[in-house]
Parts: sequence; structure tokens; C-alpha cells
Amino acid sequence: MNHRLHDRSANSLPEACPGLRMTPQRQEVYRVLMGRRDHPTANEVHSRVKKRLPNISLATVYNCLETLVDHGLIRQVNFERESSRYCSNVNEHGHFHDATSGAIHDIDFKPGVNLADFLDLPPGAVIEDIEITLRGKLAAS
Amino acid sequence: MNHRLHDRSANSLPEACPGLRMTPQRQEVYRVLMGRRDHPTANEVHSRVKKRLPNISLATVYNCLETLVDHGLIRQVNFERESSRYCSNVNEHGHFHDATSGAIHDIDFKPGVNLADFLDLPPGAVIEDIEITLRGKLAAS
DNA sequence: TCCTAAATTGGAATTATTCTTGATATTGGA
DNA sequence: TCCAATATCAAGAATAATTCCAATTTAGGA
Repeated sequence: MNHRLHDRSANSLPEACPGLRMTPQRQEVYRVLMGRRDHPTANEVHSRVKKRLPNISLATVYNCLETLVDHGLIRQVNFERESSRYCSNVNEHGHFHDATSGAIHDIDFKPGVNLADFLDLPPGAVIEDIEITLRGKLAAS
Repeated sequence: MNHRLHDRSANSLPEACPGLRMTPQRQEVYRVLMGRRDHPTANEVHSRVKKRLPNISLATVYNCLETLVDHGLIRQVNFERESSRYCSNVNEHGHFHDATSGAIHDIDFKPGVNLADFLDLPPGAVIEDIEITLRGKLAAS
């Protein structure tokens, strides 16, 4: 399994993130996301966080997630019209949605590739964000 | 402007689509999408369709859009958590969302490129659907 | 310590979409 | 052609994810 992109430990906390007040709620939301990198929904995050912070509200989980996304500590990922999911891998990457298991796998770009190598970009386009989602199946092996 | 992918005229109708009963509502929804390829939402489609079918309901527009998507005549596209948009270009392509104008541009793949050329796919992955969305700006030219 | 701004909470509100139901229309077969 | 089975349509209700709101709590700096 590829751990290259997951080199922060589950307990590492983004204490040094400028302009971000690290409240217990935000800390726990972040910890939960780092501890299990399975792209949970806000609801799932809420369930997990409640184990340590039983009184935290779903609204707060949404607030925390939004704040962490805004500070670049996590990423929000959307598949079709489903609930948003949250991803602790902040490296640039895509996702593969396995239709059989429902699991979501991170997909790295091969080193050295450039968007313009395979896409007909409009002239003058300055790309700020890329979202690549693949859906399919894993052949039984 | 690239018209290669838009070679069906705005009036061509998918009469030959097997298993699809071409009702006036579906026909008009389809016509509207072919006539202006600007990725409208269901609501926008509803507004446009009402010019000719003043009594059509939004629910019917949703039904028609879903049916057309299921039959492969149009595509549904989602950006972030926004309303779904509908796309009359059924060729495989991505989208570029211009943050300045809000416009959505179709992005073609360069000929001959292969997904596996630039993505680290999991071994045995069989890809059934690809979604590529770029967000950014067009440099003033 | 006190003050102020920011964060949290619970519940209400919002919004896109889906569902339900009854009416209507269309099809294929007798 | 006529009938029965099936598909579609319309309207509004229902759903579900997310955001908003007002009140309370918390934390950091003067």
C-alpha cells in the first residue's frame, strides 16, 4: 500500500497553521480524518468525533470541516450528487470510486505529467483546481 | 470555435433511440439542450422549455432529463455542490469552469492519450466513467 | 481580570431533488 | 378496432444535505 502521501501521523496536529485557532472540536475533527483515511462524509465524521466529544453538534462538524478546508489542511471531495466527503490527503490527486465495494481510492498523477499534455485547454487558461474522478471496478484478482 | 463535437443540428431529434418513447416534453427538453450548449441547470431548462410547453412541470423536466441521461443522449454534470447541469455533448470530455465569467467550457482530450499514461491506476482497475473538472481563469487577451 | 471577537450549539430554514398519487396517454395484442 | 397493460405526466408533499440564525460559551490580548 502506498503511504508516501500519508506521512503525517494520526496524532500530528496542525498547531502551526497560521490564523487558525485550534479548538478541541477542530482538533478532534482533524485527528479523526488523519486517523482513518477513508473519505468519510460529514455525518460519518460527526459519529466518529462524538466518541470523544459526545456533545459536538453536526453544525459544528460542518463548521470545522469548512475551516480546515479553507486552511488547506484537508480537502472536500464530491462524487455525483452524493454527500460531500473529506479527504486528508492534501497532495494533488484524483479519486477512483470502486463501484463494487464503494471504496474510494486516491489516484496519484504520474510524475512529470502536465495537464496540457493530454487536455485541449482553452488558450490562456490558468488552472487553479483540478478534480479527476474515475468510476469503475477492480478486476477480481 | 470547435464544432467538431456538435455536429447534430439543433433540430435533429433522437427518434431512433431504442426503447425511448419520444414524447413532446422529452423532445422539447432535448431540443432546448441541443439549441444552446451552455450547460443549463434543470431550472434553466424548465424556463426555456416553458416557452413552448407552458404547462410543463419542473418534475417532468427532471424526469425527462433523467430519461435522456439514461439513454445516453445527454450528460449530467456536477460542479462542487451546485445544481446539476446538463450537457448535450456526449463525447468523452472534461469541463473548464471559468471563475470569472461563470461559463463552462468543454475540454477535449488530446488524441491518442490514455488514462494510464498520466495516472497511477490501481492494478486491475476497469474504468467505466471519467470526470475531469478544472477551475480557473482565462487570462485577459 | 475584563472585553471583544470568534466559536459552538440546537434548531429552524433552505434548496435541489425525489417521491407519491391520480389522471392521462400510448402501445401491442386479441 | 378495442382493451388491457404500461408508461408518462403534473402537482404537491417529502426528503436529505447543508446553511443560517440567535443565544451562549470560550479564548486571547489589553
